[in-house]
Amino acid sequence: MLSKKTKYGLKALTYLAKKEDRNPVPIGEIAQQNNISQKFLESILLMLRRTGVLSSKKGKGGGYYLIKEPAEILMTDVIRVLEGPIAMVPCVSLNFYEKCDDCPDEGTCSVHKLMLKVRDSALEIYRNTTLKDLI
Amino acid sequence: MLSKKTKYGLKALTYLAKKEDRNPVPIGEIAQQNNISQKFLESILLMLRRTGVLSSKKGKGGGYYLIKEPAEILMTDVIRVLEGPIAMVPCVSLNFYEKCDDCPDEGTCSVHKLMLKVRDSALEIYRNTTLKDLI
DNA sequence: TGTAATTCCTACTAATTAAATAGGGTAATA
DNA sequence: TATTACCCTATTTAATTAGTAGGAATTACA
Repeated sequence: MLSKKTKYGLKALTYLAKKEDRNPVPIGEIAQQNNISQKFLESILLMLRRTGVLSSKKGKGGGYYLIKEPAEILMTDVIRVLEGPIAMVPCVSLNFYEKCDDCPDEGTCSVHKLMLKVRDSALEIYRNTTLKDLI
Repeated sequence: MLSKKTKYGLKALTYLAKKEDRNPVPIGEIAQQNNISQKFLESILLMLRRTGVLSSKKGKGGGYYLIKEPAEILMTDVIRVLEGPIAMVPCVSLNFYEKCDDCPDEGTCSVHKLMLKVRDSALEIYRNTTLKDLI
């Protein structure tokens, strides 16, 4: 299941991308327009800022705004920071690899084999989808 | 993340498929050979039996055995019964559809759009992978 | 007919995670 | 001076996952 964190994050990004200008948008507005708990959204936007797709401006008239063109914001980056690994098992993860402790040999493991395929197909999508494609 | 239930289920099926004969194999053997808690595996095999890929025989000399050729056991069926929906959000699920309560319009929802693609690609894999392919 | 081996079934528990909620304060800016 | 982002901690609630416990029912075989 996709976490609400990721879901809300994507919605917020899309909301910003749809705006014509790139002026700061206060969290309150984004939250209200997308039915998201404001406090929860706060922490999500903070994560997105740290990955470099968003920036923020403090004080009156402040808020969050995109610092990249929507066409340059890849889903791989967004998903990885909000949802975590794209792979469904750590033993096929590119960025979060971990060996299974119950599995003697990855080479002959059926789960490994299947999940590798699934990861590749998901990766193919995320790599070739930008925020612009979702508007 | 893939649940252990699915992981263990796949391993058990593979273990059975690898055997030359189709004689009943006791849970204990499957559990031991694959580092799975026997009691836990018990409930997993029961689910797989209900979907029609396995059958069982009680009593001494009993156990579980495949009743379909590995080449005819589709991952779609296995995954759906063990893991649940293939889609990452209910609003793009074929078999477990549910409307999002926070989302006014699926047609314009970015999350919907993205997750539809991801579901399709996963489905493509699961539909074209049989147990035989994993051996 | 008895016994050991096995599946079958129900219920319980423990640990973890998700999704908030609450509340405080600091810093920047129009 | 009011507004707003930023940052931190703690708590709660609900759900899910993974596993445990115990026993009933069935069967092969001596």
